Amino acid sequence: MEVALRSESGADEEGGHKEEIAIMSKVDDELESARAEMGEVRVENQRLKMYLDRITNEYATLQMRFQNITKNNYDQEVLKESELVSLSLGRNPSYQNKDEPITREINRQRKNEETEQDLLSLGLECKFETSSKSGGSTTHEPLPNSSLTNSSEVQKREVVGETAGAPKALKTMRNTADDEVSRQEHPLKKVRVSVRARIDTPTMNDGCQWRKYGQKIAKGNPCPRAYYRCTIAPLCPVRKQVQRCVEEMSILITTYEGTHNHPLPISATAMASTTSAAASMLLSGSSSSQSGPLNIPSPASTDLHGLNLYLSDITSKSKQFYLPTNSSISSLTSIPTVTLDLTSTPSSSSSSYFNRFSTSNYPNPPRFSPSTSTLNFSSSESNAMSWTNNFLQPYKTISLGSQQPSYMPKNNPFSTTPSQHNSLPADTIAAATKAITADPSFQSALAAALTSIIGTQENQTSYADHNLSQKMNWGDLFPTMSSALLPSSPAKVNGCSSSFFNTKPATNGVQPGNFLPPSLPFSSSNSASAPPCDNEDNNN
DNA sequence: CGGATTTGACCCGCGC
DNA sequence: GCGCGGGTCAAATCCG
Repeated sequence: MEVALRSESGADEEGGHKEEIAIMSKVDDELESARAEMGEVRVENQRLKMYLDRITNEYATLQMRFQNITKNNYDQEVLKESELVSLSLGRNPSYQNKDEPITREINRQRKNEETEQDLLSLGLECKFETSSKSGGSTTHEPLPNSSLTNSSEVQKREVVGETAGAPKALKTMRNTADDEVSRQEHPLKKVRVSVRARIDTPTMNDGCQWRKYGQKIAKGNPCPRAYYRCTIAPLCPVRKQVQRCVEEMSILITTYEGTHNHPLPISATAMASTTSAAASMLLSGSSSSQSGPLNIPSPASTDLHGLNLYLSDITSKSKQFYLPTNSSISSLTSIPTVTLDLTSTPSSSSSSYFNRFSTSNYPNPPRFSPSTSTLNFSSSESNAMSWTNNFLQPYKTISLGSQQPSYMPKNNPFSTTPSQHNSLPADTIAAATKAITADPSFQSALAAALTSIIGTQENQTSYADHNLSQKMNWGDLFPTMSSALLPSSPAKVNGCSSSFFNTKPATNGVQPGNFLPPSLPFSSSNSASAPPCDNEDNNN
């Protein structure tokens, strides 16, 4: 007070200085605290970096392990040149030229290339042996990158053949397309995979982008059958048919046909891998049917811990009774069809893994057709829905979290119905896939069952044992693998998938497990020198 | 307005 | 050869 009265003017200046000093010191304090804060943040940042490095290293390690394993499968697949049919996932089919000598190193390099290119092609790739193995062009796959800039109609026509410069086909020539070519030249190598699932929505959300191009009332079923074409890539020959089951309207039957020749959205790989696995099973048996009867008992049934597996002789000309309408695809009865039954059924699946060749265990005996194969993913105690509960969540993390926006359908028909994303269809597929990929019991059981069904008398035990041992490895790997592979590296997923899906059924051997990375342990690791199914060869 | 769907017509294979 | 049935096309229509 007094000081202030002494000199007003001086007091002002002095006070100003004091204020300034106070402010300065305050700023200093703030600066100091800010620095301290920055220091903490830096430390935190360092710590996070360390975490990141550690995670990256772990990821790299896991990736290496995974690639080592898949490489083995890939190598063996490449060496099996006598195969007629292969299935590919996550791999550009054009890589399947088998003429060039392939060393492990090359394979590794290729694998890396594929990974880098983020290729994810998946499908039921059919290879035919009509010509010599040379040429490697026995696939009818159009080159993925060809003519992508043409008009859609032209592209449709040019799908017709491998002749890239093929003129526009006339309307009458439309069936010279991939379908017809393969149908006429390789009638037995075209495979359809039919999926039965309880779905409320019009279509099944399988992650792919489809365009409806037709609808028909098929005989015997008042429900119209819708025809869809894959539109992710203009040249993709994959088609699917969707039809309600006449016996039970809640069941939707989706039949897939053809091979995707383009990258797939991750979310679509679940369905594709499932169907591929199923088709591979069929093909693994059908490849021997060209010149003789299948080893597969007709019909054969296996109950795998709820996985009811039906295999049958596709050479049968009888109508297909499995599908709700006896003739739903009767015009093409020569096309082998494998059915994945994801519906819950009053399955009699017992605790036994192998009710082998038992016809009494058919959930739907009257519907079974000798010309079809059925994979029943229903369970006695838990139907597909409960599978969903068990397996979908991790799957969703996988498929959706790593989804590539660029691949996602802009007008996904499945997305038009809000409930579909949460509905069970995709879940069901995912559940089926996941179940296969996750459950060691399935893996070992399926491996053993398939081995036995196909008639592998020789090496059967060792094969199963081997798979079992691999299962253990996968079981160890998978939990971390799945997370490591996911969101940050879809390419890795693709790359990893490739070797699995490219693993052809060895010498007609049964290796469907290879199609479901990274979980199915049924690898092709069975040495080429000891094919699991010699009987098949004998039939050929 | 562009893309997707609808729907009648057409083509083709198969059985008789 | 004819009819049937599945599959596809493509113009018309719908829809966001």
